Amino acid sequence: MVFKKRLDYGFNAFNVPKIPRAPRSIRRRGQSKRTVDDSQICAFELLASLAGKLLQESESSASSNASEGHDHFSIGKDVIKQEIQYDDKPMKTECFEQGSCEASVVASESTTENSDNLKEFTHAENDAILERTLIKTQQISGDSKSGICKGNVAYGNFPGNANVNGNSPDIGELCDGKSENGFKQEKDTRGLETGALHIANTCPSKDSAELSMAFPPPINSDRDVKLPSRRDPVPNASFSRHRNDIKLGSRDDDENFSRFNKVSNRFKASRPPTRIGDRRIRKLLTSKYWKVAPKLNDFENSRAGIKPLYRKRKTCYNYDRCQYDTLYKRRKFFDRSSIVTSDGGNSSESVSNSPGKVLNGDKSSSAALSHGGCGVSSFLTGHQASHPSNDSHVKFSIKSLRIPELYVEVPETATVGSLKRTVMEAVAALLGGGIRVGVLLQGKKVRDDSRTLSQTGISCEDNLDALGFTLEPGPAKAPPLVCSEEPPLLLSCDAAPQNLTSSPATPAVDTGILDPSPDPPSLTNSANHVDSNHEPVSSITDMLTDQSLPQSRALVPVPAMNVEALAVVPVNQKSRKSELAQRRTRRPFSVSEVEALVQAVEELGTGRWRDVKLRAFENADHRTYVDLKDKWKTLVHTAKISPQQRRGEPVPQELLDRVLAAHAYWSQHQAKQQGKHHAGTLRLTDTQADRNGVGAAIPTVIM
DNA sequence: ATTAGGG
DNA sequence: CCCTAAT
Repeated sequence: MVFKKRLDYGFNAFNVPKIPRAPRSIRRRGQSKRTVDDSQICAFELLASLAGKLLQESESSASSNASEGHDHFSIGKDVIKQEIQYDDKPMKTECFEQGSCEASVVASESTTENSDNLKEFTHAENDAILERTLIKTQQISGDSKSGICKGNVAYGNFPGNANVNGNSPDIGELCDGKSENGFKQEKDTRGLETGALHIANTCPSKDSAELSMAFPPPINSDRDVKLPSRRDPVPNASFSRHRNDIKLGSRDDDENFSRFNKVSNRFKASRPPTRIGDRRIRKLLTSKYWKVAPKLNDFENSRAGIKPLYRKRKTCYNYDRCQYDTLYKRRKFFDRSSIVTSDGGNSSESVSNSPGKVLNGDKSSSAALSHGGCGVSSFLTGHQASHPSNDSHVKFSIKSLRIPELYVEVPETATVGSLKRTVMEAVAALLGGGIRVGVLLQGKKVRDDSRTLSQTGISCEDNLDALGFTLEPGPAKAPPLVCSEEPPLLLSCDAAPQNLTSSPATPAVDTGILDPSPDPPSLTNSANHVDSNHEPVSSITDMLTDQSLPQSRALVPVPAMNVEALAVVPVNQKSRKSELAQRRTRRPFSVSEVEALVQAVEELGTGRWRDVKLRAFENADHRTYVDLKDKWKTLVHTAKISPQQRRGEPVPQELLDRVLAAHAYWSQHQAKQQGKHHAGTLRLTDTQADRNGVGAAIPTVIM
């Protein structure tokens, strides 16, 4: 469901016209940007869900080759069911933000994309589709992707699939059964006669069957041709409500072709640097041209965690799951066995208040997947609940899990459609081997499954940020861990560790940089302390490999295939080291720094951060003018709120008063009196001062 | 490279 | 703090 909707957006992305930006002052956060983001996310998530589906299917096949038949059928059912249920309840709640979800869903369903990518995604439930997809990819890619194919074919177990029971998929049957059931049910539920019917006819059953049959062996070349043909059926027109779908429909293969080239170029360009300029790459990937890539990127990076405090505290949006907040662009690099990257490592993204229902244990994971629950890997949703005094259960949400990075390379001549499939394959390959969930605490892998959370040290004290989950290749298991008991994670956790920053919250990251010393008094001299920023890019070589590797055929598929033309490879190997780009370590401003900042701003005014930086933080290499600006921003905010609401190292009220005064002053004098403030410029008047009770803050500017 | 804002 | 857009 959810993802269907997203899907729309995702594809839509291609269409989204770039909207000229209005002047900053005017522009609202929503518009263009948001659109794009959403789309990216959506697509991404879609992929994820697909993968999940695939996985399920795979699992079944893998587990028992002997069995035949109905499994898929059943699977399909289950999936659908879940979906439905999902719809009934939470859905509404969650989605209202974007308009009716239902509408969107319907739309997606009814719409047939020429290449049926859309359909594929839309009905991720249809495992058959997945197969089809894979196959197609092969064909398209031209290069014998048989390797890939196989890889994909390999099924594995996915942790959370309660619904799925191992069975071998009879492909043909599978398809039919699925499509029928799936669609029908949906139809009933939502009353999409049209859409459903249409789809049913148009799609999967036949093709999928064929495809699936072909599966093992290379593939039938005709498929490609087929793709285009599908376009006709697109009934878009009829459904006015589907805003995105239509666009989607038209998009795909050909239209994008040209674009694709562009994209690919870019992509390629970025590639070499991949290991190096994380940032750069990110940018490239994010570029408008490359819609798909970004998603991928997001996926990989699904910044598992750490958007920590800030986010946590921010209220969660109800639609949260459906939203972009999911979209953390962070470049994370993983190894086949996921690595614990420093800071980002943690994924317990945040505790959200989201209305969401709380899914428990394995159930949740499976559910999430089947729903396509928004997330890359799987998002377990829940929310921090009040801590029952006794048991101290904690409900928290995992917005994302870290997963191995996937590397994708596609020839420029490939079509977007093939690209999509390629990505799909990559994901499938990853999941196909079966994945496990790893638990990270403070960046370290927790292996002892028998220990309790408290024993392990997972508690409030540790701060949620220290808790993370990863997806790792290997025998699936462990998902349940998610909701086990745990001391209540209090919101307070957020605030708590100021000092902890330096502490091992994120080991990897912190490594090199401890600069606990709150601060040297003299800002100017700060050089002394802060020093080395070298982010501990320490080789986080595989910490993971250890366990599951043996069996994990997780990556198996990859190695098999030719990396050349169309290859999706879970990146790992050498390059990782440099790739670990992480968020800068957090370095709370010390009082002295704040003071210096205030002082500088009083003199220079806001809007001249460069100068401020030079004046007061020249030696503090880790403080960029942006940081200063941000700090000022927060200071102003802090000064406005009640002391009780403030967190972290308390800033002397006196300073805050000055902040307010200066802020007010410079706000008025918007006229940028450049350098010099006329004599005594900064005469902060009483106004604010008294308000704060403190004696008039009289920050006169000294010049 | 800076600035300004939103996330 | 990060990310982006606009300068």
